[in-house]
Amino acid sequence: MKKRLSISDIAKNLGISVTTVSFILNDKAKEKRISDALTHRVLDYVKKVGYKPNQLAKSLRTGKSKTLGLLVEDISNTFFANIAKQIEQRAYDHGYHILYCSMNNDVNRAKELIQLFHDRQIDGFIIAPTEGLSEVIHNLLKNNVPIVLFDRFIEDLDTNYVVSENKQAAYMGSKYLLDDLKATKVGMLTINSAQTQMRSRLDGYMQAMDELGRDAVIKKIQVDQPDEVTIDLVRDFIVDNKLDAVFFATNYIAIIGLKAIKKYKLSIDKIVSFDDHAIFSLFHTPVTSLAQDIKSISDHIIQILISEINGKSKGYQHIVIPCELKVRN
Amino acid sequence: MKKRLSISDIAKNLGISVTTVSFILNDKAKEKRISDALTHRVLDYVKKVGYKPNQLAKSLRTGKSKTLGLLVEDISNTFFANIAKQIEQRAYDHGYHILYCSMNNDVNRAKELIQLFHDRQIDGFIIAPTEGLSEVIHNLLKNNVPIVLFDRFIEDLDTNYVVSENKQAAYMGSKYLLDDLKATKVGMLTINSAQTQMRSRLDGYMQAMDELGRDAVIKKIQVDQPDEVTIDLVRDFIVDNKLDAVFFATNYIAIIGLKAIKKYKLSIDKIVSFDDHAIFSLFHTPVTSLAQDIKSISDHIIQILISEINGKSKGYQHIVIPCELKVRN
DNA sequence: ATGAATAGGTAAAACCATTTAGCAAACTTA
DNA sequence: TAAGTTTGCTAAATGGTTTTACCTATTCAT
Repeated sequence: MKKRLSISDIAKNLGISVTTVSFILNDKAKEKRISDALTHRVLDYVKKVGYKPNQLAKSLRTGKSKTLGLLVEDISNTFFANIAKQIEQRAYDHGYHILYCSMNNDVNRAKELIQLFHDRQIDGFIIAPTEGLSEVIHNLLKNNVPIVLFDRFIEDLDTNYVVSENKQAAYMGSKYLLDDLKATKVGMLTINSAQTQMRSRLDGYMQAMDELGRDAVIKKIQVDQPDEVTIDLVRDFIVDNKLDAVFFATNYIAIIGLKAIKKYKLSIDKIVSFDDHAIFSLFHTPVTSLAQDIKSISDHIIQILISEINGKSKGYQHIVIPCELKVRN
Repeated sequence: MKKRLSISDIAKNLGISVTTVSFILNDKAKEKRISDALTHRVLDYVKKVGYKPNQLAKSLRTGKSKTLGLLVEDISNTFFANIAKQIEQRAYDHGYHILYCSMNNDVNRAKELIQLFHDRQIDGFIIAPTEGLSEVIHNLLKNNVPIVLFDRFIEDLDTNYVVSENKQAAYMGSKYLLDDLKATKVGMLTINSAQTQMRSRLDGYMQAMDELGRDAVIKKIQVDQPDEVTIDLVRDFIVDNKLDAVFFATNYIAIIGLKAIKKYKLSIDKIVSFDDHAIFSLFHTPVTSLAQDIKSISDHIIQILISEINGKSKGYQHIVIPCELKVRN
């Protein structure tokens, strides 16, 4: 129940000034010509009594909160959860904490949260941007707030981003179905979204189909409808088009797709999905995946953000990370 | 690039004192006898210029950061990720933010993080405690820091916790295998951990076996070994003991177990697992699960924590939430 | 008419750190 | 020895709030 020590308690107890203690604790003893003897005396005492500076006061004075905001659509999605884990780890190594939140496809909530985070003097933002966030992100940029977008970017917004090599990966996955598995009719299942990563994946699929002169067969599903409805739509899509192969554009869709395949005992056995998932090696017909390099993505995000916070950035960076085709049989 | 407005800017621009503005903004206008006219003038102006109080300064002054710390073993685990999502949502509804981190089975890191969070004036902790954290949590309690443990608790630590009805659920799952599926030999696969939830699940299984006079067959696997090793151990366990049913104590183990079943084409088809997972309905022999009530767990956690922060708690609460048996065929 | 009560506000301290500007003593240099 | 430099340290301002204590002018009761 004893009150926390403040820097002035330390100073008082040692009979010196607060300034001196502050200098010493911030590694400015040499620079500010504090004697070695006093430096050690302070350091020893601080360690002995276990004094820790009040981060709030520090942040208030310096304007740096040593906290980053992570905004994703849904933290319970395995991709985002894994990103979150890596990011948190790396941020911590740099002395930063992560405030996170799920936007849950709610633009207003997202805007409010960004404002809220900004009010909290967050040092930088890591955002998987949803449609409709363009304006509020633009505002942040105008205020010189460090930002890194990931997973997708926003076309008319000039800023840092780290994304996967979506088009190339989708092309690779499609070619795998066509060339290696000799698929005759490959359907693409994606979501009804204009986000860049989705468009790129579509582009990669299209390119592969075009090269071989195959017809593209595409279904865009809506994320807000009940799974049961989507499951039936997927069955119709596969059956009506006589598909012998499918390409799922995200693991979220893939899981629904697999449910349809299982429920209606569809005999399709050439399957590729974006994003890896534990299910893919356990399903009765294994699913080949295009795994995003989560470690590398997280590394780049943090590195870019920290260097921008420290004013060491050299213009906006656009990082594109290759995916790995994980072939399963 | 314009500097943020502060409360004193507002006061100056309106020709009144900072105190008055503060009172009005904190809903104390009536109590402090500020005239309605002035109150509205201030409120209108504040809205017009979009002034937002600096949360750091506020926190520094009040000692409340409106931030909660969430400490889990691994945020990329679906159970924890789902809890995190719910918690974050509910915390937000009460005006709180979540600082989270994964402890990754590293006691020292965990201790350091708790200290770090405490230094940041976190208002309360939500912890899925690992072994070895007893002491540091005890210290927090001594300092009157509000804490809610979840998923498991620590025996010798008197504090709030919210856990699932593990023993009863495990009993129910075991009975389902024995009575409904007529299993003759049911093995229990769990992890090498003394955590309370694991012990309770074991107890529930044991009770069911005891009641029918069956022999308990238990294997504890180590979480730190490579999956391949564990997979082979699981096969040996199932084959050597001629099991026709298994009970997986967590979804983490279940996934490894399913990999073993698939890899070695084991013909076991009576399977129950704690925790639900998308895989369970998609595996070739569906897995019945004991789903934890994540919404209810999160609700209770936040409600207890907030009421303790507000000094409205009536002694430590021990909440035990029932699980749902999700039968699959 | 007088003292008390109330209405409507404000000045200044406090929260806890960082940082700028500067002071006194000791030491150099010419 | 006078002037300049270095050493070693500190007072006070600053960041943006909340909160305590108090002040003045008006209203009310007697």
